Amino acid sequence: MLRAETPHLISSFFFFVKLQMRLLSWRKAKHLFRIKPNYRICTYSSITTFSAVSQHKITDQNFHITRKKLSKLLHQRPPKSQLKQIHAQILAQALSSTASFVDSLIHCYLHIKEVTSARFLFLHYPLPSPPILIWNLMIRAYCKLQNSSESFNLFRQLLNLDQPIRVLPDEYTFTFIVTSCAHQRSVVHGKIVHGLVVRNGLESNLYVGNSLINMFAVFKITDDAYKVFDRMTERDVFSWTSLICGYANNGEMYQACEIFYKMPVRNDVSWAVIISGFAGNGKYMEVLLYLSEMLCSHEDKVRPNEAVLVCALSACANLGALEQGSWIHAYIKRNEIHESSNISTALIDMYAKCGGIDIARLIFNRIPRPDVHNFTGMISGLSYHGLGVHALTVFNRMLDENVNPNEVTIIGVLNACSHSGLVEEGASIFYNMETFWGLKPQIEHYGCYVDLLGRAGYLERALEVVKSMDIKPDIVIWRALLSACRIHRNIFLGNSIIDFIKQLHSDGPSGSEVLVSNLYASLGNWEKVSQVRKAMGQRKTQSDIGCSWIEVNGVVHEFRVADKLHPQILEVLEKLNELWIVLS
DNA sequence: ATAGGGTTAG
Repeated sequence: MLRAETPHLISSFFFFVKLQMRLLSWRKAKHLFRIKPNYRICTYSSITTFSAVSQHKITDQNFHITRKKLSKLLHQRPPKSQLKQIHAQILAQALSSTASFVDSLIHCYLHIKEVTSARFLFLHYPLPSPPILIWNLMIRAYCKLQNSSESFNLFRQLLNLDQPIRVLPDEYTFTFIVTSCAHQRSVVHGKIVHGLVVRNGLESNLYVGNSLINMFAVFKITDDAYKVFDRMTERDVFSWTSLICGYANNGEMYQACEIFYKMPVRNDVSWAVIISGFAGNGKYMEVLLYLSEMLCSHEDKVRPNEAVLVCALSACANLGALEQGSWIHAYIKRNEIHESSNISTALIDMYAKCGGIDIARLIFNRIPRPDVHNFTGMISGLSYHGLGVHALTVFNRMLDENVNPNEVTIIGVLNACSHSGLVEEGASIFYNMETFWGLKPQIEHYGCYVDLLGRAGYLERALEVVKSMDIKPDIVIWRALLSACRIHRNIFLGNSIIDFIKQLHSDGPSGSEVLVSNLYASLGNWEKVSQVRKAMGQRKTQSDIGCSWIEVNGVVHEFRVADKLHPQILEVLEKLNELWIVLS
């Protein structure tokens, strides 16, 4: 190790390296750097030092910085380039065996999210075991990565430390590890950790308790979440909100509301949780109801945040509530709320689903650099409106701008092709999605592709695709195939598909009977229709009756299959006939 | 010589 007492020697050495660099090759300079006698630092550190010195031109004048100055600099959480220089200084002054400097370095590396560098320092910690604080910092870093189970490994290592260097986990450790269980959705780990928490008497700790409630909320184990909540001596807005989230995730909206009104203080996240709970459970009217209650609430001084607005817009999209949707849009503009990517995507989706495709395009065109979600929203919106060519144009623009499509984008594009008869375009996208964008076709993509082929009349080709699938076909696929047979009046293929379905599912997937009966009906085979319908009635597998609705001038109009209840049904049917004549 | 680290929605 270099000695700290010999700074002049080090600085002249570094100067020499720099000179070598200028005169000779980088490799030679590096070599020189490594073979310097007394300099016994591992390769990694020497390269770090070397690159710090060569890239950031630490001059001879400021080369030696006092310990005090170094620790002060580290305290300020410096940016990457500066941190590398400080790290170089610490190595050069042989301070890397001083625990407090390593601690600060780990802190700083984690601050700039360089987990590997922090992990390296952690592995070569100067003491037999780092203190619990440093363990906690590392565990938290992996916990934040969400997709890594490395925090479990660290926690296991911590528990396995032998007696003389034993470090005990504290409330911070458990907070992070419980959160990791929630992120990893590992119920098994969660239950074990919960046991450890109880054994360490930390269940009633505010932070540990809150993370436990959150974990059980993610697992949808509302009983356990409530038990933890009930046993806590101190509760805050997180405890209440996480509990509500558990009930909402589990579809228990009644209990969620009860707790919501009981909680002493509600913040914007509490409102977001209850509102997104309604949205997730398909209760769109309640979403709008709670939004208006939130806006009127004088008790809680809260404004709807991005999550609330996105949920409300999605509710409007699902209800076809154009008026309420535009009101929310106006609210966003009036309050100068930042039109984030999520908000603009939600607006595009809402306007597209409520029939305002032109406004959707206007919003899309105003986005300076649209991201995947913006593009996907626009493409799907155009596809519902049968504007397949426009959707493909937007898709091509997306590719030109080097924005990579995701699975949902491809579904939108395939639907667009399907509704516009663009068979070859759709086929080439479907067959290349894995090679071009690394997206493995999912059952939804097969559904779209089969629908595309079927609608265009390539019935045999569609059936071949279904037979070649490595995923088990679902009801959506069969529906696409059967409705294609119906459109193209192909009774022969329809029958063979029905046979095929019967082979795969002994009782037939629920809902497929409706399609079978529709197929027979369209071919005038009423005897078969009544047979199928009778079988359906006997097995009581009658599926929910299809229902659609749209809002016109603030009134919601609802329609069901074979509707006779709507007050203007005669006018509606007349218009429908008119359209049929125009189309055929 | 000592401090330093924390949980919620989409």
